[in-house]
Amino acid sequence: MRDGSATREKINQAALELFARKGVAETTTRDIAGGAGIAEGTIYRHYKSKDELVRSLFLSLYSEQGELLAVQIRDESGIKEQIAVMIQLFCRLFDENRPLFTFLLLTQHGQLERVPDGIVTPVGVIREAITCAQAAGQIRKGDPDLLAAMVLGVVVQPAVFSVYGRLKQPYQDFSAELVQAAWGVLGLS
Amino acid sequence: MRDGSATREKINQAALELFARKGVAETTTRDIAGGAGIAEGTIYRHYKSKDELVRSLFLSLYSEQGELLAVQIRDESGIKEQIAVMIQLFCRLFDENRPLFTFLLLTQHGQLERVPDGIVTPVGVIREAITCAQAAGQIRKGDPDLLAAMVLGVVVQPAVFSVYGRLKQPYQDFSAELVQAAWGVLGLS
DNA sequence: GTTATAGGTGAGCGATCAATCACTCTGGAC
DNA sequence: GTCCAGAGTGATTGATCGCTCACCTATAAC
Repeated sequence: MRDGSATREKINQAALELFARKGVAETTTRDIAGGAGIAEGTIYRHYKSKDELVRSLFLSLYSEQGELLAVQIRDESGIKEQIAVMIQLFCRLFDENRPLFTFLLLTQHGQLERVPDGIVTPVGVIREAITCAQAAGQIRKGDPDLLAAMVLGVVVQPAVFSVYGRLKQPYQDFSAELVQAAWGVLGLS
Repeated sequence: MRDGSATREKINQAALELFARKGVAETTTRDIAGGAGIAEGTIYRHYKSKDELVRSLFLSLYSEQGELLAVQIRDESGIKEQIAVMIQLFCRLFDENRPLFTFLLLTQHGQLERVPDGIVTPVGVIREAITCAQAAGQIRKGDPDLLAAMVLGVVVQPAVFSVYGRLKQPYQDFSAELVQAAWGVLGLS
């Protein structure tokens, strides 16, 4: 039997690029098929519906990012280093694969509410690191969900503005300042 | 002549509520007409197209929020107080009109790139306050666009998570912590 | 009273799009 | 050599949706 996984990957790549550039609603299944160089019907050999394609893409990419972060900070013990490492990784990945993050940013609304339990998410990883640091007395008390959301916000909102051309310098130039600000959120110098 | 502004307002309200709840693409002009209690054709007496309705709604609400912030901080001289006042105002408004902010959050992608010059935006107001504070030597140097984006992120990302039920406490409970974190971003104690 | 104008109506049109399905092709199993 | 199943195809379809337009109504100007 021929292996269909290469075709599935072509669909994913084309969909990601188109979703990021035109938006999900504005991208038709014909567009995706055209971009992937396959027939429209083939999409439905791999996904039940367009909606399932979107959700599957979101979940796999979202959890993939979470796992990358988790692996990266595993060997760091201090929260300061963990934050710094995560932000540097994010900056690098954002620069290397802009469509991926644009897609995640613009589909988080509508997908965020149906993230199943047991998935490693970027916020979840940050939250865990913060909880550990609190237990070790490294940072002040406070709702870890809120602290994680704020740290994420410091990193993500500039990325959004960067995507829509409202920052003059490239995003990765700001790496050091983002780390500094994230520390500030947690009350670290 | 009869005045159509009341009808226009009904359209705006119904559209806002539906857009926030179902998303823009998933809301049909039929839905909007039904929600507003008017005929579908009436929408087109007030807006050239659905797209124009979305853009007009976004721009008027976005600049309205910007102007509210601008007025509120006009009499505050220190950046610490300005940040605190802005965040407290945001918390209150967010609580009072959740659909408004949900709508702004989920339409910023796709609308942000076509905000005309000369509009007072929330980021713009924060940016101005930061620039003044830098000139007065109250906070450290750094790209004011980046600093403003980070401050906004600290406030907005928790709001997103709040909307999608990923925070356990009501958003406005976090007002004090948000202020603290925003100060931290700017290097204030 | 006549005319003009703006606001409101809703059946219907044209276009679009997600999804289907009958069919073909390919390559291993036997 | 035959059979089978998974992979791929693309014309077709049914439904939906944005938008129009011929028509109606209410008010204002004269």
